[in-house]
Amino acid sequence: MARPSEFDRDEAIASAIRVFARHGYEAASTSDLIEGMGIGRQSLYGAFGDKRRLFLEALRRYSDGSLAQMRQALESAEPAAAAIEAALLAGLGSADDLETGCLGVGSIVEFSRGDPEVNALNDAAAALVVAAFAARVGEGITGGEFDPALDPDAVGRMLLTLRSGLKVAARGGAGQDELRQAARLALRGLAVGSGR
Amino acid sequence: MARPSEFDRDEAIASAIRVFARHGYEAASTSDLIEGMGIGRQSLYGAFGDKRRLFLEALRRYSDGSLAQMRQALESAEPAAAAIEAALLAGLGSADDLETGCLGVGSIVEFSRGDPEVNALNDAAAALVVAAFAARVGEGITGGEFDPALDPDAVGRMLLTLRSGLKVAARGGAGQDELRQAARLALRGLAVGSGR
DNA sequence: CAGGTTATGGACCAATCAGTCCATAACGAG
DNA sequence: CTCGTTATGGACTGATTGGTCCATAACCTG
Repeated sequence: MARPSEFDRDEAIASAIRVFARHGYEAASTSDLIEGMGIGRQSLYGAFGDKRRLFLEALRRYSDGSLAQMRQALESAEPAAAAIEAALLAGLGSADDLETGCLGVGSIVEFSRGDPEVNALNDAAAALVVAAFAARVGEGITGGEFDPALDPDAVGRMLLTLRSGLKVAARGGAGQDELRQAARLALRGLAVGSGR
Repeated sequence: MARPSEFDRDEAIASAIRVFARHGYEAASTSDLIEGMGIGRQSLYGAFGDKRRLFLEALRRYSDGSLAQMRQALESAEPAAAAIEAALLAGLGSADDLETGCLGVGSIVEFSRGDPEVNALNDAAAALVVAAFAARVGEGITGGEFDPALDPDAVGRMLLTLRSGLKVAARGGAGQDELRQAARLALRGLAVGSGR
């Protein structure tokens, strides 16, 4: 019983993710967003309320997608080491990514711990990523591939940290081969027989 | 034969580093800088030319200091693994760092490859860090501590990536214990007998 | 077709941005 | 002490910021 939206909300958020990932929150002007999302100024404020609200929704959506991407990589590949390597590199190193970037890492670097709502989103996303990594590490241990002395949860946190580093490296121009080599070197210590 | 500056240039740059590290380049307003550096507006423009120039000088200074800090850690500690761990964690995880942050990682995340002068500074700094790591890795190999099959340069790049990840984690609120544990797990693969 | 409701776009707003101007103050050289 | 030079701070600038207002357009229900 009213005029319907002319734009698709999901597509608009996907575009907003690109704009925010490229410029960061502060440096992405509302005009950049309007242009990038292909909607009018009033539509943006009507549909999303606020630049900040839009960012929070974009960050949530981005984290969901990123997690799904990693879970898929973790499930599909056969040896645990290969699965984890694939998950670490999921969505990194393409030419597009140099243009875009990671909203999660970007928001951590930009806001540190200064924004409670950003904190909550990032903490929740981090916990899920760590859990997904830890589960696969646990499988690798029971499968005899990884050192049983490892603490899967601690390894999961290490892998999240490593992934952040890989994202920074990718944003800084590193190619996929370089990223893969770094990931493999950092993963060597998981194998059975590599105990300290 | 004229009126001398009332402020110390080095101290002013050190303050600028703090301001830029906390807010990023774009979000650090000239007023933030003036206030943080404790100098007048005209003095800032007179002495440093430009917000951008000031940032480039701050970035260069920060990279120098960070490299020196890591080199010191690499030289002092005795076993190579301990030295590298110390270098990875140098200057991270204190309460202050949550407030400040890393200008290098910050500029990479904020500018990606978009600013040629920032690129040049970061590329040069990265090369020096990688070389410092690689040298210590080489010593670790000849000393029988690390696997001789390792490529020191590749390991150096991995360590730089890892350090970026640790910086992001620290900025996101991780404590020193957590960072140390992650570093140790990623370093396990360097030890002799951990070959794939 | 008519009426209520919502979406849209362009004009508009105060606030802030980076950067400049200028009158004044503080110094060293003569 | 005086003069030339440079540093300083406050007022100021045009441009841009995030956000609002309002008249109009487009739709669904009756």
